Amino acid sequence: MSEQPKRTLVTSALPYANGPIHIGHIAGAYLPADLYVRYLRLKKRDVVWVCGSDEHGAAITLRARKENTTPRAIVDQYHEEMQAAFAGLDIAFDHYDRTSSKEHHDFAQGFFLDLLKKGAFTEETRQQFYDPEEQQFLADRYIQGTCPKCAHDAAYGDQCEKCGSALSPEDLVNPRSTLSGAAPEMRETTLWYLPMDRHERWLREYLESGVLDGAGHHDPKAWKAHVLGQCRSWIDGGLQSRAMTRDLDWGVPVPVEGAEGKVLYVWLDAPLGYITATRNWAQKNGVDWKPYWQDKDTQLVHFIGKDNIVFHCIIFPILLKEQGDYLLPHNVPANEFMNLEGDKISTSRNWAVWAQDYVDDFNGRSDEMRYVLASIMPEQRDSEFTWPDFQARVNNELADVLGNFVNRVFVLSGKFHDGKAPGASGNWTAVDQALRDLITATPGLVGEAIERYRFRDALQHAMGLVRAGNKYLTEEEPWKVVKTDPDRAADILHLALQVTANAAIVLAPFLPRTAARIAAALGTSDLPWDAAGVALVAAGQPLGSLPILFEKITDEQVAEQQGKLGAGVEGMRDVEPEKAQTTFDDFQAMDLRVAEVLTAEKVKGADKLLQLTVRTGYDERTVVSGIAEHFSPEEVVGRKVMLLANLAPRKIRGVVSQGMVLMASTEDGGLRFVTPEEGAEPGDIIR
RNA sequence: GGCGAGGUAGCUCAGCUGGUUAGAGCGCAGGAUUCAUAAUCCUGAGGUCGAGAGUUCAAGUCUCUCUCUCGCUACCA
Repeated sequence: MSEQPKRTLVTSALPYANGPIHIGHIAGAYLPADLYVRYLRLKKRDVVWVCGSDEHGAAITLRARKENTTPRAIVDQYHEEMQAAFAGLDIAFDHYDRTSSKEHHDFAQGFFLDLLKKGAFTEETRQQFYDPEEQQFLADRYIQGTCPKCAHDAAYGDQCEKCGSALSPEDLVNPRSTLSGAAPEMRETTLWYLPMDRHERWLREYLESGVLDGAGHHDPKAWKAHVLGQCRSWIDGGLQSRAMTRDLDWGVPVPVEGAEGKVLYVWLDAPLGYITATRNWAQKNGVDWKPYWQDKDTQLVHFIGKDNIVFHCIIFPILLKEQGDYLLPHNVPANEFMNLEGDKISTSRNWAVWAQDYVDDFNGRSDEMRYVLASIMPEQRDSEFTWPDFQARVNNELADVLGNFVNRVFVLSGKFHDGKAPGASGNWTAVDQALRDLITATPGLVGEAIERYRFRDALQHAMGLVRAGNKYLTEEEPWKVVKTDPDRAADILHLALQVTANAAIVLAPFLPRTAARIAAALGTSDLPWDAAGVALVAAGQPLGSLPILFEKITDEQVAEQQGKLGAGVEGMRDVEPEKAQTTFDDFQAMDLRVAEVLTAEKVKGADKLLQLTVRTGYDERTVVSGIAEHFSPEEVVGRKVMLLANLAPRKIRGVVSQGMVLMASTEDGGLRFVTPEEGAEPGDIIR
């Protein structure tokens, strides 16, 4: 890639249309892209930024079923809501698309067929049970039937829990679907896999050296350490084949004869959405989309969160290279995660600041949130958002430093120069010249940082100009000088106005609304980045009125926002749907007992496992339990527990487990023992 | 358990290929000032750079061990 690409295509991770957007999303993949793109637009570069809703997948169908609605209704809802939230924070995509569109389906299918023709996939065909009522293939555990060995009538497709036999679904006598209860049919199914191990060699070269097809492609040093580290980790660990299709009914249908009920897996579906979105953008604007994805002089940049690195740096590049017509990413400046008030953001616990809530509660104050998120963006490591910090940054930096500076300049101009920009004598002092130099240098400093994806740095540089302006006014004291030397006072204010106008330019990506208001009041609206300089505000320019730019955030507002965190989750839990109906006989088949833990120790080589010895009242036995991350061995010794005693023995990490200790898994991902009331003794039967 | 990324002033974070007294913003203390949203400006106090060992004339910056956090991954009947 040359120093200056002819054009740039920017993408932001497609948000999953299964829930609203929160500030973690914004800070991760949308705000940085927005800053980058706004800057490039001001630089008058050729840039297109696309995004869209990721609308397919099992989570959406499951949710639809649970809420007794359709997948279409769910994605329609979130497609609208997410766009409103983005707009409220002035996240300004060139085009926001969706993967459920006809155009995307057509394109993704064509892409799949291209890959198929080129032999990019391996096919694996096998017999699998199919539920004719639910019209879908059934995973092994969704099939029950009679065990061929012990005649237990509720054996699962992978194992009989009574006699412990490992089974295949087709071994079952009288199989039935646990989804509908219907008798499943045997159908042949073909899955397409992407054998990624074939691609290790060139991938390594592409990632480590920035070399693709023997030619320099990008500068690997420009990539973030954690991005390259994670890719290296994957490649070193050996790349596995990944299924590129799924037996589902909500997605892009696999365009192959006999592949009914199959869709493209999200690994293939979602990233192709970037291309579809670009095509739709181009059509809307009457231009050719191809250069943006196919011309060697185009730079491709993916903005994502760290959970998406492998996806964008390994799998998608493999697909693109196999197909052959498309560019591979030149950088993937993934951000880390943003925590919230001491805890990680959690949708299910409502531990989040929802973008739409912020927009509703702080009407018209999107710049404040943009500023704070840009200040604490998790560029190199996880960062943390707190409301008191939000308050401090808005009050001490935006209001006191920026807002007050602009206000000082306007008030001084109004008082001493009749609301018009004073002209300059041209007799600059050393102090003046230093400030003029800073004005000249700042756009370059900010721009360079942005181009290196160092947005916090960039913001610091931009604010540095404003700080210098405050210092200049305080030290030059034009309100005093005006009494003795009006011409000198005019020079000072003239320069202060230039600072203000330049600040409006370099802050424009971060604070688009505020920058526009300042520029409008100075008569310097819509200037490109490169117009920045020491003579923006002409002598005699009437200065518009400018109200207070930033209101302070009150302690009450902070408390109110903090009070919202985690609220309202009771009674509306995001629970798993209830399982299919069972029978009393099935329940009777389980032997539940009170037991007491006698000893406990960690299983070596496993983080989550404890090896327990339990007393059942009639024997002592070993049970392996996946609770080590939640309980230390000392904590569990002596406890009375609920034991599934007649569970088939199974070897786990080399230890034979004879039974299962039952636990309640809590909403926050924790575990709790199900402890019998005082008086229950080991061996007591639970029924 | 394996792999990756981190652990730097009270807080949020920078510190590139090892090199003079370790930085920024905010907060804090003292001072200046009043054009301005009790705003601004100056000065200062704060850090054994997670712990320990090693390489080097010289180490947040390289090596090893340990520890904690986050992520991916295996085990979780």
